[in-house]
Amino acid sequence: MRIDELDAALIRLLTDSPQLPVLECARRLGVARGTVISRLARLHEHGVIEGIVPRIDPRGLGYALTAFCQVEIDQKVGHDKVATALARAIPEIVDMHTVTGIADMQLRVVAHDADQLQSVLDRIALVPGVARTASSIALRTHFSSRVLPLVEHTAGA
Amino acid sequence: MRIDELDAALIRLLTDSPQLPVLECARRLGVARGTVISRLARLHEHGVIEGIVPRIDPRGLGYALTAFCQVEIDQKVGHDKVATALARAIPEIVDMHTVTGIADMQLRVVAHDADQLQSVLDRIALVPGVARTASSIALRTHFSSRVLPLVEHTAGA
DNA sequence: GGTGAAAGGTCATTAAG
DNA sequence: CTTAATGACCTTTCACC
Repeated sequence: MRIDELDAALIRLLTDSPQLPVLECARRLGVARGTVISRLARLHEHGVIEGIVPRIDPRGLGYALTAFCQVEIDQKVGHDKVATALARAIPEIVDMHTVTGIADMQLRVVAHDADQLQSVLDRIALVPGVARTASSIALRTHFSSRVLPLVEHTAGA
Repeated sequence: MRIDELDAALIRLLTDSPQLPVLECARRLGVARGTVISRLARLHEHGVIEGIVPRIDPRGLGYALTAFCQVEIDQKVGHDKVATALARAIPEIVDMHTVTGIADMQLRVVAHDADQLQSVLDRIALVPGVARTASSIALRTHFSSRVLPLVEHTAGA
């Protein structure tokens, strides 16, 4: 989908103040209410804006540690079966991707501390079909799910 | 922070229907409005709920490809400098972490197609201080930012 | 631009641990 | 005695006409 500067400005505005009323958006952007409504409808329709959702921070629950885990999978078992089993068994997995390369899956996991992280990794290794894991701890998260620069870059093109 | 089943149910409810009025939340949970308000205030205060934000899907903008990129950094330049430069120069980077292990940084990038992904990786490699990169393409994203199981697991404990 | 309606925040009261 | 939930009131603001 093609977006312009107005769309980008609207997304930026909603990112800053998510529950801003339509009227206020229109006022700040200097356009009519109907314009904002139709733009929002288009953005929703094309899946650019999935929805307005509450952002939950695992750190608020005490999960201070983030780690990435590359998982090698026993070829005979199959990705989907392992993926389903992992998703069920390990609530600490927050991201799960099937990837190309040496590893078969890439996970992002959280834990309260180093001890509990070890326990999480142990549980992952115990899931049937998991052949091997390699992990690295996130020392610092510079940003996550950063899309604004992308939106503005796309609008500028 | 310690949360109970009511907190977990509230988070689940808001995740399903993010813009549900407090009154409706209270009705469905079988508690008073004031209770919901005070619980929400506590969750906000402790950083469990960061805020209600619009969820933007890069795929809606045509970014169909996701890739992970491990970056090795020239030790003499320093992480922060490289991180800042990368963040500025490459809008296609959506996640950026400093990690332990062989690589120094772990990135998640998006692109329209394989060609453009190559261009993104090239631009990353050209950033001063970036010594080497290794990347893998996400063939499938099973889920991302999945926190509900974590919340319920925490509440149950 | 006016009107109806509903949301959110605050408060005192009351029950429970 | 402390903590938390309850139900009602009030003010403000949005969506609709």
